[in-house]
Amino acid sequence: MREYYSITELTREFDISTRTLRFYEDEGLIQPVRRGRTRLFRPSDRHLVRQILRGKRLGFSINEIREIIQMYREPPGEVGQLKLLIRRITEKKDDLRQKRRDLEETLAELDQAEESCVERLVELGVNT
Amino acid sequence: MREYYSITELTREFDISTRTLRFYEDEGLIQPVRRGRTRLFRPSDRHLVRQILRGKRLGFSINEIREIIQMYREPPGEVGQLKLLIRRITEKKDDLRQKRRDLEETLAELDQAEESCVERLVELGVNT
DNA sequence: GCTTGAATTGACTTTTACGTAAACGCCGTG
DNA sequence: CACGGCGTTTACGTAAAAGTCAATTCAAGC
Repeated sequence: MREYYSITELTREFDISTRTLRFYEDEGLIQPVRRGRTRLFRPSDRHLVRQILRGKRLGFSINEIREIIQMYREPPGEVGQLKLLIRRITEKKDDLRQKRRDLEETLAELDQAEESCVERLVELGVNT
Repeated sequence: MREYYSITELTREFDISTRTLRFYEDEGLIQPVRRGRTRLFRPSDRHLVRQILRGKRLGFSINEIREIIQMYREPPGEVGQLKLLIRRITEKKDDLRQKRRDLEETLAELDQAEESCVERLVELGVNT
């Protein structure tokens, strides 16, 4: 496991810009350490970036991603906070399950559309 | 099956604003018919709205949603166009499958986070 | 010591997806 | 007929998520 990654290494690995990484830092999503002024990204930062991009692909906003990331952190010590966190996690899970339903439905409709196309091709006598 | 829905009926049903529906019309996603100047939404428009909102929940942009919607239409008559459409559909499906992987991973991590919370509660001697 | 290339910061710009406000049309009711 | 309610258009505004540009800084290599 590498100790540090440079900002350009991560931009290449994830195909994002330096501006994006700095933006995520400004937003408090990642906190790379500094050597002088240059940012050093640890494996944990790298993993966070991975999670952020995953969240983005799923259509979550930066704020929602921030919330999700906080859920992965060490659970709090106080009972009330713990219960609150569990409620939040449950909500996010429900959210994701809704997305999963949406996804399956969309996939099914696309399958149908594809099949119509193939049928149409067969009608036209095209060797598939 | 109702013949027409008014704009406010749809805003209530889908919990969106009239502005949003007009915006979708401006963007060419729906084409409600008119009686005078008032819009009349047919069941097909209503179904499109449903698909649009599903797409939004999955994080697709308006442009992407427009593309997807066009895929549901009658397949074109020309072979080249048909093959192109099939390629596009395949791409979207790949896209959705990526989202599904993202979704499952995020769900798994949330499950883990939840479990940590529950464990912590047990440590604190809380009766779950 | 000078150049070169990678990083940094800060300011300004852009795109998307609507929100909001103004100003008006149409129609049924008391 | 005045009104309230629903609908319309036009125009401007805005928040989020970066992109872009300019001015600097810094370290490395020759």
